[in-house]
Amino acid sequence: MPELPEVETIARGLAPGLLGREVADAATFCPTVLARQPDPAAFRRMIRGRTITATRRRAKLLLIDLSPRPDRVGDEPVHLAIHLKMTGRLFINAATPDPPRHTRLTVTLGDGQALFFQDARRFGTCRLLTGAELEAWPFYASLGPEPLDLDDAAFAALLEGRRARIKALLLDQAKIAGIGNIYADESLHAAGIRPDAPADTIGPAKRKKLLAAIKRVLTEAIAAGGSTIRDYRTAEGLEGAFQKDFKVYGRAGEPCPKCRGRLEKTTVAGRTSTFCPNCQK
DNA sequence: CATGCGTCCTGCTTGC
DNA sequence: TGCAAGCAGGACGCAT
Repeated sequence: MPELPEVETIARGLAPGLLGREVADAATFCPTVLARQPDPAAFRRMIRGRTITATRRRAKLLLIDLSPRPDRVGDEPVHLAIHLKMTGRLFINAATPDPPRHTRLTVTLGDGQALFFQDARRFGTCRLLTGAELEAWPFYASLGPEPLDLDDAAFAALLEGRRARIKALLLDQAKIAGIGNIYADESLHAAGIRPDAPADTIGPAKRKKLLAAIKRVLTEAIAAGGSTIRDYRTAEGLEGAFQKDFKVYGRAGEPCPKCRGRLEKTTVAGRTSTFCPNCQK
């Protein structure tokens, strides 16, 4: 379940193996991995011969920027936008015609290596888009601000007049982009706010505390290389370490690390939510 | 308009 | 021990 810190870690980890490399070829092994993109043959034609110029992240979306094709006058740069959803993994390894289980896409590089996209659950998607197409993609266009760039005034405006439960709002990518179930639960616990609290009932002090908690949790998780529950690995194939620092996620029934009260499990916005009824009000 | 819930998909975990 | 049901969850489509 790669969220912002995991995707950021992967984007950084891919850079050394991808930047400046030319794309020799691409192959798909799953009919749905390209979403509503052109057919696999068109995808190959569109990506071959380009040079990778950047690996970056927007919300939970991994973006690989590619140069124009040098043999085509006036060709535009494109972006490979990869959403890992729950079980997607990206790594670089020696190119092979017979890739490992659950490989959905390979992008072969000029140096004999290849980018592998593995996704057991097949929820993940890859799109190859021009700049204009990326901006026009409704999901991309609707993404809210990056939490690490958010200031208190903008966060206040986000919560103002909203009766939605705070956790539903934190998970809504159009309101604030990049937070998923893990970091929503961890941030709300750190700020002492119940996940089912209506957003507009949170006062200024708690609101500031929540934004600071979100930034701190995300920053610490990036520093730890993300959180590995089951599937997530860094681009180097390593597990993250932040799961060791979870205070509430996946710990229902255990004592709260703050007050020793019993952590409880409930459902908010259709997702399992763990919180401490004693120190989250 | 805003919110909520079922759907997609597969593998691991739980319970009988 | 074995098998089926349950659960996980990001984004989306549809319902309320």
